[in-house]
Amino acid sequence: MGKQETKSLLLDHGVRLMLERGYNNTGIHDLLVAAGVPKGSFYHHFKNKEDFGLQVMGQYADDGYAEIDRVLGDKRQPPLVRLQRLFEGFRADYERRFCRDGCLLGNLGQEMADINDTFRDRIKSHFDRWTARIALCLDEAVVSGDLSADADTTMLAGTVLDAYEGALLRMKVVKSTAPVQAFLEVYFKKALTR
Amino acid sequence: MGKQETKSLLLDHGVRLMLERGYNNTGIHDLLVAAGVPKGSFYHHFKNKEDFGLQVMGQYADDGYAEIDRVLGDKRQPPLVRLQRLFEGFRADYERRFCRDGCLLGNLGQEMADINDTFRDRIKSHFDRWTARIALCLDEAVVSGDLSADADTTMLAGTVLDAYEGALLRMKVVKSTAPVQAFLEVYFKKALTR
DNA sequence: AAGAATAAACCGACTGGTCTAATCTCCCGG
DNA sequence: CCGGGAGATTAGACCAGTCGGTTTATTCTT
Repeated sequence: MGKQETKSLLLDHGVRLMLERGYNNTGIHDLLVAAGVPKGSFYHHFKNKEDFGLQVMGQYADDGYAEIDRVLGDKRQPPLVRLQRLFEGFRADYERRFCRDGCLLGNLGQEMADINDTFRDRIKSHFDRWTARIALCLDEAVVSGDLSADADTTMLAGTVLDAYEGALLRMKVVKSTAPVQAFLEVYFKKALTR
Repeated sequence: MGKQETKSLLLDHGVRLMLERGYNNTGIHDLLVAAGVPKGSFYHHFKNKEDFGLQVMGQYADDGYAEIDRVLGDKRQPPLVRLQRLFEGFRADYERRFCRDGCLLGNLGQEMADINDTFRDRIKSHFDRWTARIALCLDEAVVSGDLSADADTTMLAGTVLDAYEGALLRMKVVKSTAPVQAFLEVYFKKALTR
């Protein structure tokens, strides 16, 4: 096993397991069995479970940001169309994965915000990065005239992400992406218009 | 201790603890210490932890429905005003409680939907009851002309609750009710208009 | 007297975390 | 071109604490 392979193997399985079961309900033993890695390696690469959880979250957040940036950066489309396609892409992903898991940041926010300030601060930062990127896209929509000039794009970007996260929650419960579809309807035909 | 006092004592503390820590992370021992009840009583009143969790959820959902019905049933106000006041009331509650906990149904939905079908089905039912009551209020708004006649009130009611749940998630993370405020802005000035 | 309710010791399974030893990797002087 | 040493990495037995749950005995209530 190469130098950093074991660590990224653990992180990848960590993302998967923590998406399925959350932080507290993901045992280190299960993770090690899934990744085929002995316990000594885990505590060599990570200080403790919390350190591991934070790094798992960091990797997920970075990947998410990259995807957001990729779709919203496609200047061939009008800004609001890009934004809509971003969420439509996510919806298609969840459809393929049988409406499981939801968003790791949302899940861990729900689970950890009240009981672990380190997690809370970190989740807040990641969400802030995501919303800031969305707000940038909404700013473009203001410039292009698709949104009115006095639109509070920062506030709007926050509610877009929040409404999406809420839709993901219901998606998990009803085992259908219809709630995400409904979110798209309401936002792109009503809330995000002049 | 009277006949049913112990049971409702356990349920009340159960709501509080499960709001704070979720289902899996709430130990029966902690619950018993908090309620000052010995373990024998617990397993006398409840079949097992899952049975207890489902009853805790049921009590929370019933209380929630009662509050929704109380506020939305106040016919002295226009329907959309009632709906807005409902969420403003919730926001004020959370403000008082330092933005902790969020909604038990949302929390347990996030935590349990993918790993326990009994919980999932039950949560779905409770959410359905809540949205149905909200949809009824939106129907009144259609009749009164505040919403257009072709509005899909069932779909809309779902997104209202989802967006609210998403706002609660962010509220926990940023420790401010600003996300709930933003949700109110977007919905009652934009999404829920003709 | 009888059933409801309380009381707590006890159980096996599992948790995150520690510890020591073995092994691997790679740079260094000869 | 080689051999050896040092640090990185792997390996897994082990530990104390906690988990949900069971059991048996006792005490209320009527």
